[in-house]
Amino acid sequence: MSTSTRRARERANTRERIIEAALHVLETEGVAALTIRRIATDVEYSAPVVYQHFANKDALVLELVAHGHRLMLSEFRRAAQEPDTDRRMTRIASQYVRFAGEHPHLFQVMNDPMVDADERRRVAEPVIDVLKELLTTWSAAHDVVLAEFDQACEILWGTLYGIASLSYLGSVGNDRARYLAEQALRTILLGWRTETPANGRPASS
Amino acid sequence: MSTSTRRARERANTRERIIEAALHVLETEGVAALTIRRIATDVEYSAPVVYQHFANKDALVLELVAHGHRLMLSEFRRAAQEPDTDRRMTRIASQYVRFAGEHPHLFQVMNDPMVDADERRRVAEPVIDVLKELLTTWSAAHDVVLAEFDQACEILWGTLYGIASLSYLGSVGNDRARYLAEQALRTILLGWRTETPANGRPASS
DNA sequence: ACCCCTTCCTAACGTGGTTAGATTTCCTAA
DNA sequence: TTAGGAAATCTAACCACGTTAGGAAGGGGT
Repeated sequence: MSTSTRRARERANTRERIIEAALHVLETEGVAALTIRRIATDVEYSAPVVYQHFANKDALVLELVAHGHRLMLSEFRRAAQEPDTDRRMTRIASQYVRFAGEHPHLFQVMNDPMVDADERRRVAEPVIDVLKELLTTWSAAHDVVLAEFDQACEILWGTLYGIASLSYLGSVGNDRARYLAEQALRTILLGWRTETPANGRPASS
Repeated sequence: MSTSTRRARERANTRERIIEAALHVLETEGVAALTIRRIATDVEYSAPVVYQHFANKDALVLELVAHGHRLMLSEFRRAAQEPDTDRRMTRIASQYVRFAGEHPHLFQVMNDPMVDADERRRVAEPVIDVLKELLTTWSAAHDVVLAEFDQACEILWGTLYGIASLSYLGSVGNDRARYLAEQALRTILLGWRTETPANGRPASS
């Protein structure tokens, strides 16, 4: 009996090693170097072995995308410890852009249109949930009632992604992009506060 | 003498046909179908002929990217005819996202990290210039002095790109993304106006 | 000792970008 | 009119990729 569990353990282990090798290649050499044969070589196996652990390359890449989102999530949680509600929001913005700068190739596959849209949305969900949570506490702290909460989240998320992309697409440096993201977030939040003069209905026309 | 000019004309003509064929394949079947052999077949040539007109595939794709930006530019100019300065800004936002929705594959290559960053910036410049122009007239119309004009533009550009990406990455539908872009723009512009109470210094701390 | 299942490898297929070399086409100049 | 040569074009091939087929090897259970 124990042999089968050991084999399962070994299987899981090599699977993990494949993911780690793939991640290492991706982060250090970019998406162009991320080939099945290269990964197989790095884990000292032949190429077909990879297909015993992943249905195809996309499945493996999806694993990297999921890893990337877990990593981003953990950094978000760290940034979310900031007590001040306003600074907390800008720190999230800054952190998001920093992530894109520190893990450009990972960020690239995390937002690659080639990976299945549903899967991408699924693995990104926890990260977005943090953003939702933060926005909730922020709006509560400022007595702001967002008429369309989900819409506000999507705007925030899209804005962060866009400005981070400015950096990783080479339009601006990462430091500047981080600053831009903070400013953009500040401006948007300011807008939402002033849209709510005293009552709870933001201007929507 | 006229034969050489005719040959040059024919050369330019097939070059143009190649670009058109490539564009057609890209728009109708997506980036995965955009192969040299496929394009060559469509223009009724063999594959190597393409290399007499373009150094490599990237050079051809860059031409498509340039075309895409020219197309976007023309649509921007049309949207910029709106007389009302505020509505003009939101229309640009809406138009940008609509473009991404109507030309998803073109939009994709226009923002593909694989194409050279400098070239991409270069061909995108005229479009951004329109945005700059519009923002200039907007701020003049509202007596708003942006302390960091370029920064404001980059924020706008990044925001639009991010929200358009929300659509073409499949997070939200295009109609909704268009609405989000309008709202985001409105909010940001509102923020910039309220950041400038009467004097010309926006809050920067 | 035999068998079978899992694991692994080599070899191959099809498709992609790209290049070399031969072949055809067509102008030019004797 | 024809011989020479340059331009244009094709076929065949190269290499790398994702992926699959088929067989060898190894160890566990009967």
